[in-house]
Amino acid sequence: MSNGFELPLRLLMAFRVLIDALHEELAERGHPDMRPMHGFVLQAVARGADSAASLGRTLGVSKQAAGKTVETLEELGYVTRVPDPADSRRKTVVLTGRGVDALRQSAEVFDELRARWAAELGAGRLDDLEDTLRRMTPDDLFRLDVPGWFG
Amino acid sequence: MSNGFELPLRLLMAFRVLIDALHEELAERGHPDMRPMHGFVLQAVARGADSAASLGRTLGVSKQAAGKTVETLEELGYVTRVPDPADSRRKTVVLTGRGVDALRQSAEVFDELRARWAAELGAGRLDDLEDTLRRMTPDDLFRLDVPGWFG
DNA sequence: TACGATAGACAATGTCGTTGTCCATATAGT
DNA sequence: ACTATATGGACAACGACATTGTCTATCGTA
Repeated sequence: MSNGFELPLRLLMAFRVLIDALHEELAERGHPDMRPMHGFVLQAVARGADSAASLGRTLGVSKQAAGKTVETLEELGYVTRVPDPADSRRKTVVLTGRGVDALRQSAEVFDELRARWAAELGAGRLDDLEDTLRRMTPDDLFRLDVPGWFG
Repeated sequence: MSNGFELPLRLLMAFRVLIDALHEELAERGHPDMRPMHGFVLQAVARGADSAASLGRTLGVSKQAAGKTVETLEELGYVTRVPDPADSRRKTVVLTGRGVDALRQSAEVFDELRARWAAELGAGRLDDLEDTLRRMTPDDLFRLDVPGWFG
């Protein structure tokens, strides 16, 4: 078979392995309704995209779509919207305690998963993997415009 | 920042880098309307999922959804449906010349991209990357149930 | 003060997935 | 051979989630 096919598929599968493991763990830690996309959105909020409009820009979707996503996350208890006293048009999106917990747990699980890979591969090989990937990908790690990209 | 976050994001970004480059190239080679998902479907067809129902099983979606996807691909000229003489319920999905060409071009571009990575990284590092990914992912490379997984 | 840009809500629409139903046809059990 | 069950595909209704367009309120600035 052609060799070139394998690399992208393996990259995607490795990503899936990690994300599936993450959400399996998160479900057992009190976040069974977290979806892969929610993590991206919470990350974006935590990193300063604190309104529907700026969230839309960060995620690469329309502000309407971002607004609905926020609504969903609000119903799940991960964020709230509070009026901005400095700008009465805006409603600032704020992580709830549950939202902060979800992010903290995600970070913990990712660290554990990384440790598992280190144990499996050896720390050197894992570092090599990350170095190699760093060399072949843009520096800006948080391009979160993933939703909808695959289509 | 937590290190664990980086690995999955880099894996996804590396995948995106390759897929974006692929489709940029495909667009210039006569396949501007190919979408990332189409490649997966054509692959599945080429690998024996030659009916709407079996395609649905391979892709992890309902047979109705698979049927609609086939319809789209048919409109784009990548596949046709011919009645199965051995089973008059079935309509066999067949790659058209254009579909075969899309797959062949994809393979070529992937090979070129891999060669580019080899030139950038050195062949040894690229082999290491693939070896490492192989160790951390399931053997069954063609789990094509990607559509809808992210949600 | 007036004007252009921005935030967010609302509505209509499109795409793509789902489930449910239906019919024709294969296949297996008696 | 006959009947029961399973399968393939079409059609319809629906839901999730994105889009664009429009509207109002508000902000920042010339």
